[in-house]
Amino acid sequence: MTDAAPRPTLEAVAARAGVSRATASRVVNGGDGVREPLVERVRRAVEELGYVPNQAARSLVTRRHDAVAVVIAEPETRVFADPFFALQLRGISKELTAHDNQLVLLLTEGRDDHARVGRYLAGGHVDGALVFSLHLDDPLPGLIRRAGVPTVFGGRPDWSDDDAGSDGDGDDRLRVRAAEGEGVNGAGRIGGREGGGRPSDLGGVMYVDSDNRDGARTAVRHLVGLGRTRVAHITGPLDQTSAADRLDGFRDVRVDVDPRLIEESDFTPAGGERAMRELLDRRPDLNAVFAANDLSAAGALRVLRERGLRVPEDVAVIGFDDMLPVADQTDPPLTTVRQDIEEMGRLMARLLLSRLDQRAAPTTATAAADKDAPTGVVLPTTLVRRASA
Amino acid sequence: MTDAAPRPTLEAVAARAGVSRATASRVVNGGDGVREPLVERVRRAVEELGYVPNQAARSLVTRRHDAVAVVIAEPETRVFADPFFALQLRGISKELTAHDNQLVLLLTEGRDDHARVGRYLAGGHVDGALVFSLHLDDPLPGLIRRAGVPTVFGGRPDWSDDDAGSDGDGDDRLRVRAAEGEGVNGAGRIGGREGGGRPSDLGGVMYVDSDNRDGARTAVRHLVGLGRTRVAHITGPLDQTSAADRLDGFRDVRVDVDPRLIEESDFTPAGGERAMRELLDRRPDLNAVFAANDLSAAGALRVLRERGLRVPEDVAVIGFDDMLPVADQTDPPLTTVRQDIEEMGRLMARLLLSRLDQRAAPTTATAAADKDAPTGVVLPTTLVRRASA
DNA sequence: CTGAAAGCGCTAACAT
DNA sequence: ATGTTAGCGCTTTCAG
Repeated sequence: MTDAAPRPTLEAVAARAGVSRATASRVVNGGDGVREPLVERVRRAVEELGYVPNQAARSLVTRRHDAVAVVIAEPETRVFADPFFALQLRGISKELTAHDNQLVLLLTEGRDDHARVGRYLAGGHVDGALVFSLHLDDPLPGLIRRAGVPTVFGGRPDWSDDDAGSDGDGDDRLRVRAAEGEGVNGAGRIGGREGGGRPSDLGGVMYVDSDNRDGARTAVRHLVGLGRTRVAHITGPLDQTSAADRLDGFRDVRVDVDPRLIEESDFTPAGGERAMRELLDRRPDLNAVFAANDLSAAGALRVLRERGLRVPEDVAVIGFDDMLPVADQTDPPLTTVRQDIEEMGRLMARLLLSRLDQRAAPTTATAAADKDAPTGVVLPTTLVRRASA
Repeated sequence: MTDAAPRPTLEAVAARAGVSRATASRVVNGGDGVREPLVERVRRAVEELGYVPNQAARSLVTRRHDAVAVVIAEPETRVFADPFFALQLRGISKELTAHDNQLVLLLTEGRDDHARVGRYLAGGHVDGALVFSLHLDDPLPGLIRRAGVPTVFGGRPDWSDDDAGSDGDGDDRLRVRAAEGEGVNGAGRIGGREGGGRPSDLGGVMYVDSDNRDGARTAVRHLVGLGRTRVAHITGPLDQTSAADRLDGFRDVRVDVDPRLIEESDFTPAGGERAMRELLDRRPDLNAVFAANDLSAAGALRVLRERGLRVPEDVAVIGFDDMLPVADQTDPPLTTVRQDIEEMGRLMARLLLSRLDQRAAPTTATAAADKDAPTGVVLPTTLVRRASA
């Protein structure tokens, strides 16, 4: 059995170019401070030998990996029922690639995996992490913060007040409130206090989110603008911040709404059907529905048709997401609130990378900038008008 | 600014346990040939120090990374319009995780990225690769084979097809049933004839695919069994093997079909609409349609309704994929051919991993087994009956 | 069965 | 501006 072809080392390149390893290394890493003729010779040697740096050897000394983990918690299978994560991933990938970083994907499936992910992150195999955690009770965010890895969350994490007595173990809970009450398009405020915990944890918790609340307001205002006075709302699972925020937005516009016009659901088509029936039974006179996502809106549409109600004539319907194989396939096509999911992903990566850069070169200037760095970034949404409202 | 927390090294563990680094290393890597009392002491030291091995240092000497790349070529945006890859990824992730391997995700977006991916793969950063390449003219497969990295393809790559007589239950195409839990060994016969390969290329090209052809046959037979005599077919893009195979399956059952009953399309709903119109114009008397995927079937359904044709009374419709937010949401719900996508992913990973193991320990036994290793594994499909046929 | 020693390929001081 | 010299943390012969 022939041995695998031995890949050329820096040593070989240096020899061929007639320089020292150090010089060869300098050229490979940008070539600053090396005279042109030498640069040229080394470049050629690299070319001829087909040299590729050994990342393991490099990481061993630099302690950088040029790799970031993407952690997707998948408590329910629902996660993959829609292209949501695929799009985020794509945005993330583009940005990471542009900066020569690798994407290590970590999919978690329940409690057992959490330990594994925590270990991996704490193991220093990656420079940072991008984390998607959907539910309130998810232990992942906590675990990850304890791992002391620079992290950006996708979607506003909600670790509001589940843990008192924060003194002691450096367990500093950061409280992040986005646009509570009045804060218009709350580009999340920060409550960053750094406990005496991990010295490696420089800044506050960072996240990127869509402006769910404002999107919801826009949708409901549109309905109201259509002259609809009895607007119902099918919510998502309220232990997810996105669903909670959309409900808040709904309430912002319909301040004293009849509670019977609000029904909690679960972001699924079946859940949407159930909720729609409930709503119809309680308030047969409703003339508009704002569903917290497109999937439940699709379910609602079916029930409406089944009951002989015309959309939008009798009942106007608006969804959320602009999930594409769905929103444009319903009958009638769904008016909905679009969020730029790919851009969210891209932004998450950008945020993390810039943070990593700061860490690499902590000048006084960037150190100051760090303190003022945005902790939450909230992207705008837009209303996409189709036929349902 | 405090320095980053220094993570404990093997040295530290050894010191604390009162042994040499070598012994500590042995314990960390399974502890074979180390006496129980020492094992215990080292284990405790690891625990107390919270030691985690430095993967970079390890890779530097072992030349293993315990990481595999997943390459997804995304020539058109279509790829992410459905949960197909998400499901595969999930299967892959599960299997990889179970074997302590990391998943490095490489998304490509056009020509420029190919070079990058080729370089990365050739750079020896990962132990192997799982590759999804959709189109005939994709240069990726070639690139990758040249990189000399053990690879398993998702979906039959076109160039493994050295077109022998491709009729019937082709003897060139091997059908394999992968029994759940039986591992790779249970799965498969070989279709391998590899031309003189690279020295580093040990075996044949490996891939995992659904039995598209048989699935198509099943679908069409079902239609025929319903008494439909004028069955049309909306194909996918015929430069993808999956679409070509489904067309072959269709033809297997409708041998002398009127060519006007076949219309090439592109796997999209809009394409499905267009194709359906065309078909209806040419053969207004058709009474069944087999669409090459659920998305185009959904488009077809809309056109049928628009023309006042009842489904399934006037025209029976069958799709392919059982893509879930789609197939069960159409009106009427779609009868379709399901492929177990997650299992495909899992199988791909299993295949690659077992190959990597062989390479790591090339005894005469495994070397012999290598020659007989399955080259293509084809998973069965099942018909899911809903209301449309 | 255990320890000592020799690197894996690379970068980063430190010299020159 | 370039070369010299130490390691980074780990596995792995090779002695004992």
